[in-house]
Formats: sequence, structure tokens, C-alpha cells
Amino acid sequence: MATIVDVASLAGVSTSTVSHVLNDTRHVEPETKERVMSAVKATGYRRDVLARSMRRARTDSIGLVVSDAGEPAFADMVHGVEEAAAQNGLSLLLANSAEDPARERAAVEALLDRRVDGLIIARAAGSSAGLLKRIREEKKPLVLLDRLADLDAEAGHIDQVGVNNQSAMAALVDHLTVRGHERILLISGDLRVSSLRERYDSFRGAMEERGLEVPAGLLCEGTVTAAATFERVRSVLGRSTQNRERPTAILACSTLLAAGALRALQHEGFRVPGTMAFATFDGFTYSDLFQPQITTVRQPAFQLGESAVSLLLRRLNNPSAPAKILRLESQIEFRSSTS
Amino acid sequence: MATIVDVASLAGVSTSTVSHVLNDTRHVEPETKERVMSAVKATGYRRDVLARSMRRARTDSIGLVVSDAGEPAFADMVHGVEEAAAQNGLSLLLANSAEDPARERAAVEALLDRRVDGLIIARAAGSSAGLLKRIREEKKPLVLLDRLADLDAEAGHIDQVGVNNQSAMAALVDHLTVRGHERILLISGDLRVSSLRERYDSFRGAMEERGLEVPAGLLCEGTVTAAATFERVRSVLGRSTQNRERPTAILACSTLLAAGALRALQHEGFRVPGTMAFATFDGFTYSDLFQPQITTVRQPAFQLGESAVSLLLRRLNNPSAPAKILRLESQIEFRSSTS
DNA sequence: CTGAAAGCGCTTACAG
DNA sequence: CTGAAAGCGCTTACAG
Repeated sequence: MATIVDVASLAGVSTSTVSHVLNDTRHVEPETKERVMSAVKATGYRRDVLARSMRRARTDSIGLVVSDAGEPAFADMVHGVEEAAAQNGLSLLLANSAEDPARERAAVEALLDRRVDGLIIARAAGSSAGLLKRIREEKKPLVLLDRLADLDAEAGHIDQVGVNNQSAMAALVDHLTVRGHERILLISGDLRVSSLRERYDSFRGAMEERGLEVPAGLLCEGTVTAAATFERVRSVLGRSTQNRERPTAILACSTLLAAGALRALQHEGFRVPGTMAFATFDGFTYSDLFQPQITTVRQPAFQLGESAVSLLLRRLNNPSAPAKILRLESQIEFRSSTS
Repeated sequence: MATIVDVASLAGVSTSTVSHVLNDTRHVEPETKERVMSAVKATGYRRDVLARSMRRARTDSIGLVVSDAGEPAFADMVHGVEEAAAQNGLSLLLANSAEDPARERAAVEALLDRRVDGLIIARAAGSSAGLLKRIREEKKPLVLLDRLADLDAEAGHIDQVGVNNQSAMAALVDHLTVRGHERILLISGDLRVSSLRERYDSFRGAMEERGLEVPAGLLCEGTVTAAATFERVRSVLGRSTQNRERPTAILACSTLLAAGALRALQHEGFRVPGTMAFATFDGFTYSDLFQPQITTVRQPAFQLGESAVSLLLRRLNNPSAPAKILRLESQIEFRSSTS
């Protein structure tokens, strides 16, 4: 491989001049510039990215850590980040924490070691605030994606992008109550996850606004797998078969939870929407093709990824800008499962 | 940040010794070693990955280029690659070609510039053989994933991992013909894609073996979007409504193609399996939950990703090993759509 | 068993 | 407008 020295000697200039021509970082006489460029071409020279990064402050790469690469919503976010990164000449380093704070920490350290210019993280459920502190110590630009920071000490300083869960949940509750559903079983999952916590709080708020009580028996929280959700929902439905507390609608707060709940409904002999209405956040791909056709709050996952990169670029260009929190609106696909 | 010089002076040794202790690359007296290690701890020293990579032959990173990050099968492969890479201490650089050979080429060049230790590529449909030659010129270890190389000049030298399309297709054709389906509409997509080409060839072979003719009208190839597939299938079904050439079963060779075909069936008023049997490769997630329940050839996408990393590691450890081609078996999920 | 020193391929003050 | 040279933080022959 040709080096900058080869180019310089072939062009009859110093390596500084070659460097400045390549980076357009100080004025060089047009004809000198041309000699350099043809020497580059003649030697097939390609700048060594590693050596370059070692001298400069940046590596032109960013790191992305997601909490569950299996979920389709996260796959779309990754896709969006990749797309936006590529368009801006940034390489993408990808890691998956699999909801494990230890793996998350290790991934972040590995990315810091590689000196990525910035980090985008969708945090694991049990992620510690220590992680955020660590990244701030390193003065490494950070954007929180989907899994946002609570309004604690760190939150004010961090760029974040997520969806507006409050408005989506309000619209969904409105949709259901207008149709006469007053006993809605909410399956909310792990409340340490900010988006799930927000959906949970918004649900309770929206119900209260409408003067509807939400008995504890209709709040199904804390399950983190489809199998566990299946069991929980099954027991709720079985227990309440006889009494008037039985829900008339079920609202799942993620794809995984929806899968568990739907299996429980099937198992217990319910039909959607015949004997039970059903709606979900995130949901399934190609929902239009299948029965039951499920009303779904679809988050703009790809755009979330793109926006995360935008925020990061903004931060790189202006390290002292005030922190920005972006909330994108979800789209609600109304279908026959709640008709 | 502390450097190796800081550690060396604190421990009262040379930087060579520190380096050798850290890399375990030559014998060092136990007590010297200990002094070094506590100096490392005291200074909070962390080896500079960039500087290290510049001197060594490797960067402990690999590059992955996929052709369609949107498809769930590819998302799972990415997931598998990430998992296996992390377990082996390798960072993963991810890029998406979006089926565009130019973007694919650019992505590969960017990864080569970053000196990844090896490449894993699921090639774009129109990918040129030039790309493979280029990578071989650079002597960069390469594993082809899912989209394999034809048996051309390059193929013999390249590690590859894909699924056994032949056996899966044979089993599927068997399943259908045993149930009396002799006129099967095959929707095969872009035949430049090796896996789709293999499914196409295997279908024709399996039909021929059973003495069944396949009229050209029942081979629907070349559509690359769900919308185009929708139109094509619609016209085939409309055209053949009256005559005895109408298929009794449809077989889609990818998720995208299946989506287009199912929409066409819905639009034309067919019911699955009532008036048309249906099966697909790849297919939809959570297929058990929805109607119609579709018979699906499920490829082990995650394992494909893992295996690709295994092949790459093997190649890194033994550059002169003979090329290996791995074929994993798919699992066929038989459901009511073909009952 | 260990150290002094060269060198990886760049960028960037410094100097003219 | 350009060049000579230092230096980024490591690894690795070379020498003893």
C-alpha cells in the first residue's frame, strides 16, 4: 500500500502539503494541488483511516447499543440509524445488550475503547444511572433512543428521542371507551422501561380523566416474556370468568406482550373481537393480511433511528448546545379487533 | 488519559515490558508483572485500541454488509452475527446495501478502509463478481452469507453459509403433491439472488421428478416488491379463472413475495385454504397466532449469522484452509394453509 | 529476563 | 504559499 510519503515524493512536495490538499485545510497553489492529486491517482494511495484517527479527535464512527435486537421495532431503528449514518459518512458499530445491564456496560466500554465519535443507546431494562455518568465523564456525545432517562439528575443534559406515548395512549383509550369498553386489561410489561412506564401512566391518567376506575386486577405488569404473559393473562381471564370484573378489552404495550396475550385468548376460547376487543402497541408486521386484524399503535421506528443520528450530529457540531428531547408521533392503525 | 509511558514510569520498567505483560507475549518476572499490573490499576490505564491496531495486523473488528435490513430474516442474521462477534471479542461494523450494488461497493470500501479483520456479506441482487475479486485482491477474509456465489471462478475459494434450499423445496413439493396439488403457482422473485434461484430450480426439479409439467404460466418470476407481486399474481389468477390451468396452490419464495400474493388472493376473493392452498419460504413472525395459518419454510437465520462468524474465525486462524460451504437445514412448519 | 529505540502513517503547530 | 519535524500511543525486532 502506498503511503503519504510515496505520494509526497512522487509529487515532489512535503507530506504536509499532501495532507493539506487531501483535507482541504490550508491554501495550496492550484498546480501543486494538481500534482498531488495525480500522484494520488498514480500510486493508488488510500488514506490510512487508523493513523488518521489517531491524530485527529474523531474516528468518523458511531456506536449503537440496542436492548433487544430481536424485536422488529428495534430492528427498524437499527436500520434507520444505519441509513442516516451511512449518508453522513459515518461507520456504524452495532452491539446488543439483550436487556442485560452487564452486557450493556461491556458494549459501551468496547465502543469507548474504539473511540466512536458518539453513542446512541436504547437502554436495557435494568440499566443503571452509572452508565450515563460514565459516558459523561468521558465527555462522549450520547443520544438516548426510545428508552429514555427519567427526570433524574442526568436527564437534563442528555439528548433523547422517543415517541409520544401519552398522546397515542390517550387516543387509544378514547377509541375504546367511545365503543363502550370500560374494563380494559392493560398488559404493561417491565415498568423500569421508560416507554412502558409512560404507557402505563398515560393509561391510568386517561382512564381517570374519563372517570373510570382501574382496579388492580386489570393492571397486569412485570411480565417480560411471551410465556410469562400467557400465564398471567390466562389466570386473569380464568379468575374473572364468572364475575362482572372481567375485561371487555385487552391492551398490550409491546409486540411480545401482545403475542403472550393473544395465545392466552386463544387458549381460553375467546374470539377477537367477538368476545374480547384487542389492541397493541408496536404489534406485528403485515397486520393487514391476517385475522384478527389488530388495532395497532405503530411507532415510526425507522425515523426514530434517523432522528437519533441527527441529534448526534448536531451535538458533534455544537457540543455546548442545550439538550434536546424529541418526541415523534405514532400512527394508530384502527382495525376490526376494536370495532 | 494515562498512556503506556505513564504506566512504565510508575512501575519503573520500560514500555516494552508493559506491552509484553499486557499482551502476555514474552516471559516477565512475576514480581515485575505485578508492579506493572498495579501501575495499570493506579493510573486507570486503558490500552489505546487505535494505536494498537496501527501496529498490529488486526483490528479485532469485522464488517457485515446485508442486502435488505428490512426483511425479518436478515434482521435475525444480523442479530446472530452480533452475538457471535461479541462472544469472540470482535466489534461489529454494520452496513446495508439495500440491494444496490453501488452502495454495496461503497460499504465494502469503507469497511476495507477501516481495516476490519474480515467481511461477511449477504450480497445485493445485482452484485458484480468484481466485488469478490476486489476483496480477494486485498487478501481480506470473506464469508458469503445466504446470497452465495455461483459456481464461477471465484466460488471455489470462498467460505459460504446458506440454507439447503433443495431439501426444503423437495419436502414442500412432496407435501403439496401428496395432497393432490399438481398445479402450483411458484412466485420466485429475482432469480439473480442465489437462494431464490435455488428454490426455483429445486421446484422445477422436484416437479419433474414427480412427472408433473410446469407450464410457464405458473412460474411467476422477477417481481421484487410486494406491489409488483400483487399485480402479477392478480393478473395470473384473473386470467386463469375460467380455464383448467388455474393453480390450486401458491408457493411464495420470500416474505415480501408472500405478502404481495396474499393481498392478491384477498383482492380476488380467494380463501386460504378454502379455495387456494398457500405456503411460503421465510414467512411471517408469530405465524401461529393468525389466520390463515401459513405453512412456512423457516430458515435458521440467527444460526446462519452465528455460523458465518465461525467460518470467519476459522479462516482468520488458518488463512490457507480449504474453502468451506455450510448448508443448514430449514424447518418446515406445516399449518392449515396447506391442509 | 529486560530496555533503548525504531517505526506504524498520519496531522499539525512552528517557522520561514 | 510551503516544508522540516515533532508527536499521537502503541508493538517489536534488536541487543545485551
